[in-house]
Amino acid sequence: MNGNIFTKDLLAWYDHHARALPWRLERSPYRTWISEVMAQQTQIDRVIGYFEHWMDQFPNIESVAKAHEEQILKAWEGLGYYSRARNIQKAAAVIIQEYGGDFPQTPEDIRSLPGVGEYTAGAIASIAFRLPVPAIDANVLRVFSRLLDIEISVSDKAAKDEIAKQVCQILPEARPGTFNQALMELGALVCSKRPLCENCPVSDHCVALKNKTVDKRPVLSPKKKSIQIEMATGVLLSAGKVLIQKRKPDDIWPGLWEFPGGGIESGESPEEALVREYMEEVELDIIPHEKIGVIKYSYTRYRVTMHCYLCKLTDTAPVTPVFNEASEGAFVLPDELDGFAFPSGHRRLLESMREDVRYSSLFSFSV
DNA sequence: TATACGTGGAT
DNA sequence: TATCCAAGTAT
Repeated sequence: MNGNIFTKDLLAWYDHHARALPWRLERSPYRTWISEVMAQQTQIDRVIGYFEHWMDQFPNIESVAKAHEEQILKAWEGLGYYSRARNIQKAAAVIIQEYGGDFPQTPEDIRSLPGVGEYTAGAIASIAFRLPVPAIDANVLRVFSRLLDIEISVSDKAAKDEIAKQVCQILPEARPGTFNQALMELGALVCSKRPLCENCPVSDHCVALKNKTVDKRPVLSPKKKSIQIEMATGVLLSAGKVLIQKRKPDDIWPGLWEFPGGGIESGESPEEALVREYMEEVELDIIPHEKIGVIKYSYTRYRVTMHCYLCKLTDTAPVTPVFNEASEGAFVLPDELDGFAFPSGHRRLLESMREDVRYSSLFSFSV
């Protein structure tokens, strides 16, 4: 591959087609860092709103370090992979304590920050500090799997090593950050899952195009089967308030809030499961009073069907919950629920209640 | 090296 | 409706 021509064509294309993303309009190491972590394992269009809100709320590293974890998680609510948000806060503390508040400037120091791996370190170093290091993400792997017509899985280390070697060989000293972004942008806009080869500025260099194997690249590893689970969740309404609890560390969604409930065991009805779960989790005797609806959502490899009920306490029941499966919990006013960070399924349950004429009067600002 | 960790748009 | 999979990291 002639790296000079490749780079010239790629950068000319990028200069013309790059999206005007908010973190590109005003650059700083801090903004680059946050945008890169937010963009991990998701699509750029979903990040933009979160990024702008984050910068309004946390305009600098110090404001992140000083924030409560609740605020951090609330700002991240819906983005998923919440350890990223907690790691940002851990890293902010490291930057304040170890680097006097100045973002570290070598690839090794950047890489040592919590939540910053090989890709993100390369992205920050090249984009924010103009250091000539690669930033190889899923886009770049896809682009090079086609450019080089790589026949083995791109998750194979040998494939990654070969791609890294090629990227390093053509990485320009002058504009490494722009070059890395251009490769990713090409992967996102042109060399995507269904590629638009007629629009590709570097198609002359593409071996897969020549070999007519573009739609066979990249070769991906076989994926694991998803697991279907049925759950029952209850919104317990008592004296105008609803019960929520905060998930424990070392489980899925640590630190996020939820309505109590759990998995439906074989032979159980959703209502029976809910009564059992409420007794186990919060030691309250409840009655599933009315079915709110069914919400389907997924997380990691699980596909959840969540049966949702409005619940009441039985007459004789004690009214003080004991939180056996949560770090804390509380009865709160429905209007206060927006201040808590929920996993998406529970957030959608809340929104479905707000839009339901049976429950909208519980909220001051109903749709 | 394999697995856990979320989510929603595209197909 | 079901499956894929996207600007990855930690363990």
